[in-house]
Amino acid sequence: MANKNGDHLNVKEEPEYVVVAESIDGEAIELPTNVEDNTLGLTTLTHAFPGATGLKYKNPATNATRALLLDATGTKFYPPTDGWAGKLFTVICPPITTAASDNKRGSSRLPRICDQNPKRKKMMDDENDSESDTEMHYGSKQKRMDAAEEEPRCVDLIVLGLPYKLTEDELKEYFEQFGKVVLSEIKRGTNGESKGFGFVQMEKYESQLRVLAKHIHTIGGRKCQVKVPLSKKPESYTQDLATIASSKLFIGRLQEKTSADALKEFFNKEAKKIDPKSSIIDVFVPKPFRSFAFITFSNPNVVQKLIRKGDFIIDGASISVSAAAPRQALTPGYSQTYGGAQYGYEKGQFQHPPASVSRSSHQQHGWNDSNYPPNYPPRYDSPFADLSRSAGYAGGYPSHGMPPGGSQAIASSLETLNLNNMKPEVMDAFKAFLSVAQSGGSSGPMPPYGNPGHQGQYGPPGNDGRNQQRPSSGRGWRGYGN
DNA sequence: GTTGAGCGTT
Repeated sequence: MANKNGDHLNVKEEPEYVVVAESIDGEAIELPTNVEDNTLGLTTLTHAFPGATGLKYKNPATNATRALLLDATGTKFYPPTDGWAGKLFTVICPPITTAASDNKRGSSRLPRICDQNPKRKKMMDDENDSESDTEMHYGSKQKRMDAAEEEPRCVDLIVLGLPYKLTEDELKEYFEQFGKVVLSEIKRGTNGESKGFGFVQMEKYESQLRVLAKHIHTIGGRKCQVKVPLSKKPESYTQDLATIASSKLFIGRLQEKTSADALKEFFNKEAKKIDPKSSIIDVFVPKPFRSFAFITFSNPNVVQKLIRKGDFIIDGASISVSAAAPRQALTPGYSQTYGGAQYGYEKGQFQHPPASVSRSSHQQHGWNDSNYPPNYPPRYDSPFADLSRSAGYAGGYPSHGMPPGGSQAIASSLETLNLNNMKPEVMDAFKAFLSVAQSGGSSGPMPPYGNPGHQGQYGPPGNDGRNQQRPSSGRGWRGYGN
């Protein structure tokens, strides 16, 4: 399958076309399949339907809606067993904002925030050539009001470790699997050569969350890091991290027979009971099975409420739910730069509120003001409990949460554990427990159905088989790459 | 001409 430059692939006919619409009564668009394997590329889909994460169609036999399976890399859809033809597919989008649900036309996507960047503006104009300016302004000014406060801004995200040959279009194409991209830029020297890093900005905040929730991105065959740049105010970073962290639910006492799909379905319902417009961003079930899982929700308040509800019965057994630990404990760049007093972190927003606050009065607060939902102390039925006792991490966290110095303490205890030749599965559990937002092998946008598995393997380079490069041999990340 | 931790001629 290696099509380098000249493709001496076998003779190919025309691609098949898949009829896709945003909804059953929406405008249908024909999307070409990949001729080599008759799959439909996710990027092909997201080009036409930004933000789409899945495809579904009505199965006449059962009269139910059936979803399509993504391949293991999460980049393309397999055709239904009886083929693409004769079906109308509709897109699956994560129902985050209310604004997304009431657009009649395919893409009344609202331009986010202020765009002083000419590059970005140009890009958006290019993308939205079917939309008039008036429409865009109308949309953004009028009906945005209420949703505006719910949807935080997106920031430019720095992408480190890009292949030098990667183009901005390719960069953009990669990130489109997470949602619409409004900025794609590669930094170059005066000679025009890439410096190996660049910036992207997602249009929707949830897309940004998805991007940031994935710890390692394989772009053009290289493992890249995506972060909020240091040049941004620390708050923006902490907010993202805190959002992700407190949006993540730790599931304990999980049964092996409970599938990730079942988990997702179950908690999706629970989440909607609390907040109808919330959704699940990611489900992480370690493989091999280790009795726990993580679920990332779109709304941290949902997580708080779920924790308060206590345990749940699923598949006939009680599972435990609790807050997961913040991620920055395991993010080296983070703890080094922001971990200490350098940025006055103590008085920053990530500091946990006093016990009184954390116990009573955060229900009245929206998530977006400076009042963060508290991170509850870890529960000791989690994998962390075993380690905190058996491996010499003294004492666990203070009752009010993780102290600023906690990162280093944990990091160093992690080092110790490494040196002590800890049992790998325990080690994994420890890492998993700590690294909340680190989805590990989580493959980008949550495949609606059929989790491609989280082995920490990062699939073959490139989405479409382009950009075939060496899979970046000996380059690992400090700490916990895989 | 090479390279591989980092932080942006908006």
